[in-house]
Amino acid sequence: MPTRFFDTYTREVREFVPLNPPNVSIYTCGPTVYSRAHIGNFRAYIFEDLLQRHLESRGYRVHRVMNLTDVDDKTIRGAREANVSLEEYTKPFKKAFFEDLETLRLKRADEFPAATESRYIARMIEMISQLRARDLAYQAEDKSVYFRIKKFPNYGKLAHLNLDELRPSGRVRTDEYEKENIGDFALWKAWDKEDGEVGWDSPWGHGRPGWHIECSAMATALLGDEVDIHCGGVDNIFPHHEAEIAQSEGCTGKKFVRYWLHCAHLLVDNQKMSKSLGNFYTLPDVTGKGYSGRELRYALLRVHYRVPLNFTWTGMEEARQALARIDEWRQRLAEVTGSQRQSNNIIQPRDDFSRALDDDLNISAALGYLFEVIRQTNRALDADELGADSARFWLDWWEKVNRVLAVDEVTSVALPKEIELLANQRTEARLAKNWRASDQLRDELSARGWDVRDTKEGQKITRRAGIQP
RNA sequence: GGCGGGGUAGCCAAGUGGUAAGGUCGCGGUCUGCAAAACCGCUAUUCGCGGGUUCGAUUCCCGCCCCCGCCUCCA
Repeated sequence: MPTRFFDTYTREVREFVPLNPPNVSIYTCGPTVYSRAHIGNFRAYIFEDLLQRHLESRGYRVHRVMNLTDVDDKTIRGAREANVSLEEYTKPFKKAFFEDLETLRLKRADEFPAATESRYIARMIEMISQLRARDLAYQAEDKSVYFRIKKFPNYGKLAHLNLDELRPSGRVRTDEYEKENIGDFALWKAWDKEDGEVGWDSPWGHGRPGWHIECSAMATALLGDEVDIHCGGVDNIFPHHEAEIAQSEGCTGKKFVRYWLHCAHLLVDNQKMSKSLGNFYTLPDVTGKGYSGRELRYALLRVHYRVPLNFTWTGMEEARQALARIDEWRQRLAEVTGSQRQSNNIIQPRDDFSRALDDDLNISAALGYLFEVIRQTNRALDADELGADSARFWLDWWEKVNRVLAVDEVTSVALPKEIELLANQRTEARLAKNWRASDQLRDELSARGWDVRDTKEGQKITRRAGIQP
């Protein structure tokens, strides 16, 4: 079965055929660095990470770009209020963003272009000039330059909006009287005293780029006129991605994006998680409650990207338990690889994991197969029917699966001195069949955050998830 | 109002025109000195509601209800 994705533009699941296989270009809208990204933002990035990893597992060579929006109304306002330069203001948020990426095990994009980099400002100016030359843009009385949507017949096609029927939502800025059409969007915003030091010279005067043009400029500059996949949250469909199409195709005359993939929102109490509603959590909010990055990663990863996902602490707990199950299974397999045990119960592997992901990233079905494998192999392990060769096979299989999921627990923590002491005491108590002392020591270890399990090979001690060292 | 997404067990969630994957929780069992982990069994006669098509519908068609999002800041 070929890889297939749901394309927002055509509203159908389509076979994925990149322009230049095996190369795949992906452009993903990144964060606006005016505050710390919330976990709803990261749901989108985790989805994009899964997309990239799956494509790579299928042999594609992915070139991915994620932009950083470091100049817009909010960053300018933030800098002004903090009384620092724009650059100083956005720097810590950029840093935090990269830290969060690492915590969530997100593969870094190949490039993270920032809107304020001079080469991209130059590219934006170049594109706006082209659009003006083609009459697709005009400078209004307020000196700002706007895109003339009436001249671009496909405008509205991605969102399936009939522009004549747009209902004013109250968010339309009523002070933009100068525009020819209410739907025309800014390509270049004329300098305003609120902008302070922020601004660049352009053929239309001092000012700054509009939000949409930066993505068109960076995408085409780094990936060419045609991009295989463009991703983002559903809230970016309109107007942002619609505008990107208009700008890019207005300049190049070529189909800008072959596949549009959009991620549904992360909800809190069944409402969209957003900064403006104030109902959001950042990654530190989650890790502060004792959850690890991989637990959050799993919690956000396990639901199909086009389905709204309600974030709950119960969900985090479910993720933790599921991961513990995987960890335990992996550990058991690893132990058997060193044994002389023979296999007499061959479990036939199937390609169901990757095939599920081929089907528009059907992660639930993929995980369903993973847990089926876990149950079957555990059963064989219980029956002493799974040998070293088979264990190695399934560990290899898991490695491939984990290259896509990236949820493996890698660190094994050394026992602290006092824990080791208690553990040794317990071993002795058990040899003496002093169950009372043994149980007391187990309780003691548990109270300190260490779980004890007795096995044929002796007691095993692991740090309980969620306990900070 | 327009355009989308969703409604499947306590919770999360796949899925197919042929009789409901998986995770989590709970209960019972095997194992264990007791636990834990693992495994086994149980937990949706039923897939928002009402019609229709069909031998058969959760799946297709029609109508309706509810939730969420977008409609020019937004992942």
